[in-house]
Amino acid sequence: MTSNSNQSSPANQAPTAGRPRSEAAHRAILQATLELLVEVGFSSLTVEGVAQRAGVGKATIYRRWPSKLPLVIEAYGLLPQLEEVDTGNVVSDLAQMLRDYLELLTSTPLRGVIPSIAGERAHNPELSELFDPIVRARRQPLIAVLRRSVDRGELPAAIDLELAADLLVGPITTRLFFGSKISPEMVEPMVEMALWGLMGEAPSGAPV
Amino acid sequence: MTSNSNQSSPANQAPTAGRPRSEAAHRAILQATLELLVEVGFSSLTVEGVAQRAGVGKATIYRRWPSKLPLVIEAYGLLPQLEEVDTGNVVSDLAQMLRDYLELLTSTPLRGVIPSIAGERAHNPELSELFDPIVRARRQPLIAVLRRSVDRGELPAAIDLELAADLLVGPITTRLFFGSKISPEMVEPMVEMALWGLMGEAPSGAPV
Amino acid sequence: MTSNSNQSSPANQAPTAGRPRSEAAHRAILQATLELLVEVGFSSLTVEGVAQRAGVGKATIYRRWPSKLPLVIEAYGLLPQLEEVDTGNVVSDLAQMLRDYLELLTSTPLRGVIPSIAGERAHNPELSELFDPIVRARRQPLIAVLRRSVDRGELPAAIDLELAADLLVGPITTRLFFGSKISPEMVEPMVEMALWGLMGEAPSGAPV
Amino acid sequence: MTSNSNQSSPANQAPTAGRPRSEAAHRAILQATLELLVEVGFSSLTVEGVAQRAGVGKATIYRRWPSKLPLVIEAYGLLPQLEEVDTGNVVSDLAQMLRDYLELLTSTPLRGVIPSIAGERAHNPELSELFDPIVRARRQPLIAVLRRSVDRGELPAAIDLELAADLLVGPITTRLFFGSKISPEMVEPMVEMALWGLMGEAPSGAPV
DNA sequence: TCGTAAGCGAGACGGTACGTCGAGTCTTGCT
DNA sequence: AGCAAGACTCGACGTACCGTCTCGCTTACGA
Repeated sequence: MTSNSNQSSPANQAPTAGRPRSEAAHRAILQATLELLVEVGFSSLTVEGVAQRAGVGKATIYRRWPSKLPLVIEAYGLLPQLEEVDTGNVVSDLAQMLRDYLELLTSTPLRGVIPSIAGERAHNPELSELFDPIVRARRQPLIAVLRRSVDRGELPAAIDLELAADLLVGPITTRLFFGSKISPEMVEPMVEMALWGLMGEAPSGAPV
Repeated sequence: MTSNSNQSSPANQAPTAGRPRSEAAHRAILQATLELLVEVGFSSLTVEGVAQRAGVGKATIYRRWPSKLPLVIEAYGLLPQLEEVDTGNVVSDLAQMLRDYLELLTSTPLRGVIPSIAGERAHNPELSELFDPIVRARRQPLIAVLRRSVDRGELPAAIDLELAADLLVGPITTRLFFGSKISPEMVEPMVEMALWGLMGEAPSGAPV
Repeated sequence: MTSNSNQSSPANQAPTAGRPRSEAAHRAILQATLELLVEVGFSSLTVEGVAQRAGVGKATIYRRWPSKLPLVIEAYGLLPQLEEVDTGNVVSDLAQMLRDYLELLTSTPLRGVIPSIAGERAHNPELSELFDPIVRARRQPLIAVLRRSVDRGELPAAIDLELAADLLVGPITTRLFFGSKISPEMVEPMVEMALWGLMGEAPSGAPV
Repeated sequence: MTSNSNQSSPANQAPTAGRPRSEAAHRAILQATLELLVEVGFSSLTVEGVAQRAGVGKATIYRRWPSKLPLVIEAYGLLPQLEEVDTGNVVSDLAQMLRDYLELLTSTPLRGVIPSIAGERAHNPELSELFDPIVRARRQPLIAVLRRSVDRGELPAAIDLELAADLLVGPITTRLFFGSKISPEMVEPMVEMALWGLMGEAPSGAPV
């Protein structure tokens, strides 16, 4: 489902003349990129280092990606997605998924990579075009679970699913990025609160 | 109240021998840093550029800050804080404050600076020690408003104020950093939802 | 005939992989070095300036020479040599050659470069290994003329040719470096005196 | 007898107001300069290093000498002079003096300092004015010996004493600076040859 | 005796060059 | 064509000194 139409994909291009691009090199580059992200972090990642680790010439990298950012984004896109969980209870489904997400981020330097990319995104529209679809794709499982819950009648039909996803993910992400304490046990109460908020009646009527 | 005990502060040190550090240079450097953050963004910010813009030698910068990150963080700390609003209604208070926050971030490249710093923070514990207190300080006005609201009985006394702040700020921040649509009009409904969630009774009982 | 086995030579190395070093850059660097030596002198010569003048990156210079001194020495080695003169009369041959040498040195800042290198030589054995062969090579024509003169029977066979060369060159060099008056017309009398000294019989017997 | 009228002299100036310059500092600076010349050589000598070694502020140095060169020259001028020797025999007098000179230079990095200064001299007329008198003064003892020898009738009255001194000193200096072998035993034969050359009759008549 | 003028050690100042590193491009010979 | 290798230009890095400029202090002289 990830976009295959950019220049970095080795497959299904025009029936090119000459030697075809090496898929092995392609994979080695992405693999090396992920390893180095884990080892040295985004801002210390160098294309030179990736080339060396992958046993590849720098030109072979630049032939596929125009700079290190799209490379990192593509590598990021290869990481495991959230897996949809269906226990019949929306709260525990979402909680389980978000705990997995939290686990993935805290156990790797992705915690640092994602905000770094976000930082660049703000100055670089082309980057947004690469990065944003991946971000959106990554939340699809969450949205699917919410939609299913709406279909079951657990949640009101009127809710904005995108907004709901942000309500769930936002506080966790924020805590992760800015160093507040966040642990798996905190996820379920946060899910409950978010859902409670989503179910609230016209708020001007009630809580205030 | 922000920490003044680090090496970059020109004040209240021992009555040192030698020519004292120039406060004018200090200010010029921070000013130039902010300007360049706005103009070129964090990752294109160079110490050389800051020195040139500030009319200062590079050594004068390195004498105060060991690298560009602490410099950027200190400059970031100088930006205007959220101003506490008190209209008597917690929803509109919070909404107003968060709209101001949103406005500040969307109108400047701080949108990019903050996640960039967050990205570095993850690899650099010393950086955390500089950055985290600033982040914490910046949310104090929000927490103060929430506390006041608890005192007034608008919100239950049992709520975790820090968590509440994240519930309010997290979704907005996330949207900002990852490119989802976010506009001032969306703030108030989000505040209402967050507060509704905070007021929810034992959620396992109700919403699911 | 000058040594080509050091790292700076672009030629006759192993059939290395990768892009070969640019001979054009090599020449441009040496050319720029000579020009700047003439214009600003040795101690004001900067690698940065050479790079700029040669239209070359600094790394391209440092890839070939570890510092400015070996570079200057190699550039110095490219300057025109003394040309052997053969008029049949050893005095006028030597006088002509030394006048040429004098002319070369007084008309360029080599007058300053040579003692500067000599000054560094004293602290730096590796430098000696680069510099001394060039100095030795440069006096070969002089020695050849002296040897020819010995062969002709003009000079006694027992004389030490190296010492003879120093007797001829030393006084001129010294005057040049330390600012005493020295003009082309003074060369021939000095040659005559030196040769007269070389022909002297056991000196303890006569002049004292 | 050396000039005392330059700015570096702490004595006999106008009846100045204010605190007089410290002679102790003056001496400490020159002493530190000589030590560092011996330890690190001319081109690695820094004013900063001299100030530190002398326990003196940089300004105290710059108040006396406009740059490191005049400082080095003045320090050089403090070194022991050739001492006139009078054994009654001009050859052994000169040989002894030159052996002493050789000893002084080979046992210290002055071997490097002198050509370094000479190298700068070529680009810097003001430097010449400081340096040349010292060079001239240093050869006076040699010239005095030669003059005495002329008075005694050992040498012809017509000889140019300055030239004679160069004939004696030049070859030794040259060998020292350019790395040829030179040892104390070689001095006496060189003196003999030089004197023999000086006594030679019209050379075009004899040696050729 | 006291002020004032200059010197003092210390160290920050704006600069310039250092030698290194990485970016992104180009050029070998080989596949 | 693509490939690994490695040179290329460019420009920033962080350091070291340059020569100048405050600091807060002596230290002498002349009023």
